[in-house]
Amino acid sequence: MIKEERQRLIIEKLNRDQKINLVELSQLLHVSYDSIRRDVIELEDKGLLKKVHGGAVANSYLSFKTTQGFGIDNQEVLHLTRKAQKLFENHQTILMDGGTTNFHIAEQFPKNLELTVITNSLPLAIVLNEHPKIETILLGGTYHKRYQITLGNQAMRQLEHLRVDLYLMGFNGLDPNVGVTLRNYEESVLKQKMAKSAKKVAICAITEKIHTIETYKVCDLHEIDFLVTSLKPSDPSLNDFRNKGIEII
Amino acid sequence: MIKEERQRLIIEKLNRDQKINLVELSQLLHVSYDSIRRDVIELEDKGLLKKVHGGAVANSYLSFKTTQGFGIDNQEVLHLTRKAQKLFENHQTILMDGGTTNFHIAEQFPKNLELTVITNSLPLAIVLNEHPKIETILLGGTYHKRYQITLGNQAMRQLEHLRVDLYLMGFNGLDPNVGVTLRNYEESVLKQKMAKSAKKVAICAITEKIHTIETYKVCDLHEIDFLVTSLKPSDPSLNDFRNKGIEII
DNA sequence: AAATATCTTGCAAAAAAATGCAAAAAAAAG
DNA sequence: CTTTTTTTTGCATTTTTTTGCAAGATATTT
Repeated sequence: MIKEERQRLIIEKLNRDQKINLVELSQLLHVSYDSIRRDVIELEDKGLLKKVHGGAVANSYLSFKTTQGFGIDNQEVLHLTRKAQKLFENHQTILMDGGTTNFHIAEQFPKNLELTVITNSLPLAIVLNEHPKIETILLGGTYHKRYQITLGNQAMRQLEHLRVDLYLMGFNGLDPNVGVTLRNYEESVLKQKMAKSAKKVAICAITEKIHTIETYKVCDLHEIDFLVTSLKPSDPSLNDFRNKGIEII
Repeated sequence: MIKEERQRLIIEKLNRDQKINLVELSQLLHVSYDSIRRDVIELEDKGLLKKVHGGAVANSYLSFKTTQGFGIDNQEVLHLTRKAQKLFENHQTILMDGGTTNFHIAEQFPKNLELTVITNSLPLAIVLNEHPKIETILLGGTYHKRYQITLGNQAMRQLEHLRVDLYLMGFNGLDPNVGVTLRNYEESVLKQKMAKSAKKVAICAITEKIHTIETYKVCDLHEIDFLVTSLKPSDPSLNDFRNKGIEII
């Protein structure tokens, strides 16, 4: 059996079962554990799945449900994205950028929610295919293959003509003193512009990202209006944010 | 058994099984392993399959995620999209809109081709992920969920800033008297603008579309520079097109 | 904290690929 | 019809890729 065939079978099983176990697979396909392990690493490099301890789960872009049942912190993401739904009301115009959190939020939109969503993320646009009442507008620009988003001047220029009700900002780091930070420079510039195009700005933070600082600063905390977190709004570690006028959700 | 017959059988088996094994094939066809291996190399050069260690797989074997519903089922389309490759040279900027034909052409780009591709089609952008030397620029605008393209004023405006070497135009109908026609009005308007942004315009027509007329007119024949067809350039049914100065490929 | 399961790393054997070469077959030329 | 040229084929050798194993490291569970 050739490697590619094996890898295809792995992906197929993954799509069926939502998760796979390496030991089980090696028995099923009659090859060593190591071969399967190496296949899974290759498939992860291609972005077709996500490797976890003991097995692999579907890449988050494909399906949300797939990540359940494995003990990573997806429970928190699920909780967070459910909570985030409170931000939206019918007939609003929402700006959403790339990132897995925004992807999951969009995926969980109620089917009867009527929104206009403006985004620079291709996976986001594609997942909104499933939501007939949502109108999607895509920002044009240079396409970033890994992040699957558009960037650059053309996206910036297009933003100048827009004024949205809410911007749901993806980010890497959040710190009470430094503000919102990011790992990628080009993206950070675009996000600054996005924030200025919006009446309100919301961020959705898993606990891991709070009190983390990354290289490029996007904005100060006073530009943020809502913070969605899985912590209780009264949690003392959120004092710094509440004091700056951010509404905790 | 002559080489051509063998290669035909290889392709047939590949279409059946999606994958082939070289050793197995050499036994099946009663020729040496080396002959099969050389056949497969030739077929890969022609872009008809992808060679992998131990065998070969169909071109879209593991990228099926992006090619869903786009599989080439038609020998003529395959022939046509291969022929269309002649249109491209390194370092050109190409404008390509949506549609399956353009998708297949992009899919078959040689991996070492250096292009800038501007498109309003999301599947096209995604398939170009696999081509590291191609820079992709996406046109923004209202996202059409069924066609998976962007449309509207924002796309139009973005085009005003662009001037490309070649526009590869998708279409529904082509007629010597009426010109190029389309089924969708909004798209037809955008295509008109696209044609004006390009130095040259090419269309790629399966025989079925020739002498067909649809509802909305895109442009006259004199705006078209190249016509890619599976017919021989000398075919008399193409006289009308050649007479209008269109180069038949 | 111990026990169990999984992961990583380096290595050697096996499988397959690439390369160069010469014989055979086919095509072209005389 | 024969000779020359070209193409195709199979084989032997070298190189690369893949594979499975074992030992030590890391993570997870009890």
